[in-house]
Amino acid sequence: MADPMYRQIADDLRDKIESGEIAQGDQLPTEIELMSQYRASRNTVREAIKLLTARRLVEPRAGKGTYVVDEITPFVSTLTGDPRSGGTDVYLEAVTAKGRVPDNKEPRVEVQQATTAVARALRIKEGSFVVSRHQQCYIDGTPWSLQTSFYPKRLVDEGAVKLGEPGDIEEGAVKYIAQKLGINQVGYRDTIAVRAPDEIEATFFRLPDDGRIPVFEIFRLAFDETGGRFRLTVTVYPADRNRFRVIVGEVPITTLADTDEE
Amino acid sequence: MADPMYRQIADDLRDKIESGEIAQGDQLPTEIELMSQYRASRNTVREAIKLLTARRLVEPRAGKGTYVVDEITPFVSTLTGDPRSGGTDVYLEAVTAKGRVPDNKEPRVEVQQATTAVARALRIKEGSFVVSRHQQCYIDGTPWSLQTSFYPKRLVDEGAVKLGEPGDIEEGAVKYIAQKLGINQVGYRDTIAVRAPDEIEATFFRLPDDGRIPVFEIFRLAFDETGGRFRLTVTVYPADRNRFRVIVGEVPITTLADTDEE
DNA sequence: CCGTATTTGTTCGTATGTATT
DNA sequence: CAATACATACGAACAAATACG
Repeated sequence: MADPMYRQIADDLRDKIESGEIAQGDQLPTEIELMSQYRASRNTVREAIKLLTARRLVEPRAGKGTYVVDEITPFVSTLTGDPRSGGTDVYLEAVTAKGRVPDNKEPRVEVQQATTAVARALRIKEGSFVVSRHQQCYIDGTPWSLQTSFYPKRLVDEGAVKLGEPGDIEEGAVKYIAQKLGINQVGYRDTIAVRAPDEIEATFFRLPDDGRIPVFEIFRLAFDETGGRFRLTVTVYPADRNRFRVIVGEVPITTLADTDEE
Repeated sequence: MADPMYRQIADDLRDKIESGEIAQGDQLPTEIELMSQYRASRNTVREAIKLLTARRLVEPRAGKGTYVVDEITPFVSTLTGDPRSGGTDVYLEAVTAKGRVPDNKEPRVEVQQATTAVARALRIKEGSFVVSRHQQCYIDGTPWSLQTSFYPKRLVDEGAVKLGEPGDIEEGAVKYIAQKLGINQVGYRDTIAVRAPDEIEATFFRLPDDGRIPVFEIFRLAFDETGGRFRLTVTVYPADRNRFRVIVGEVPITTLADTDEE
């Protein structure tokens, strides 16, 4: 059995895009034009375009036309860094190195009851209190990541009061905790997942809210010398403009313009 | 301005799913039933279901009904390992540790001309020859990853003949190269990206071919003592059933049933 | 700023095909 | 084979966004 017509149309258009016959940024023929080109109804043509849209090959703009999407040069962040420093530092390094301008909003700080997941990660009882520090990060003015760090409230009670207060912690949260409480970060563990964005994320990153562009969700769990878990940071990045890098062993320093790989 | 009707219907159904009113694995009301429930036409109801399908909340099955998808317990692989051993070894460790049964097909070996991307990664001239070793990996009988390693053909010419021949390399390719050529791996660098699967990948992983389930693409570039690049491994995993882990510094060994995080 | 033409977005009705039970 | 449910396809109308004179 032959493929349905809308699929054949989509395949044909995909070929034309991938062969360069229709270049990046170009406008596709209008729906009316495609109707006569393929002798199909408008709805059928639109089904084909929906397939291409889902694959992120084209992007329809109401009132203007449907355009072939430009390839995005992704931003690369390195996950392996100094086991003793916090996540945000790593992010700043990586960003400034490329000559881009990072901009972090003031964190929103709340005391919450730990959800099942947060409690399990931090090895505390579900429903016990945690401090949540939520932050929006921009690069060159465009929204780049949403980050939420969870600390057991115990840390605040024991002297790290700044954790529970709004405002940046100049010296960095990890160093601050080390100074106040003598809790030293000796390592961390990241877990990388991909999922559809929720409504808030879609709005912030200006992603389509149909979930066709996924987000990276990176859980960073920090450990102290005793193996205790004193921080969980969850960071969300749009998957279309981000890549992550892991370096193990002796690897030469990456030079600029090192846009490797396929 | 109100949302369009199909979006309202989708939101309402999403609420019912996320609140548990319609449980995982349950069948949604049929399109006919939804038509009367929401006083909408069949096409409008179907638009709503398409949105939920794109978000991977439901899955329509022709002739049966539309079902709420079951949550998948993801498989977690660790990217940080011994800087001196090859990628496949890491994969095997991680898999067998969980009591699952890995199964690697015999590699398909070809000599190809390096594409722009492969050439740039391996620091060789575009169009020069590389050996490509492509392998399909299964876990418990289900397709799990597609892996392709690229080696400069030079390595074969200089004595590592097994690289260019079909069949597994018992001792592992990294150790084999070290023995034959004295090229020792001292580190590697992974780059993690996410994209829509191509047709071959969609077929192998049994993913829908509309690209709504993305794949992880992990580039592992291996370095020797002189900083030379002697291998590029590209591995593709379906993003709906995989997570990756990065460990930095001193982190306690993860116990079983350690399904952390949100 | 207004009006008009163009283009995509939403919604309906209808008919027929295909998969499952 | 028949009933049910989703898949494909067509035609039509109006709405909303955009561009342009």
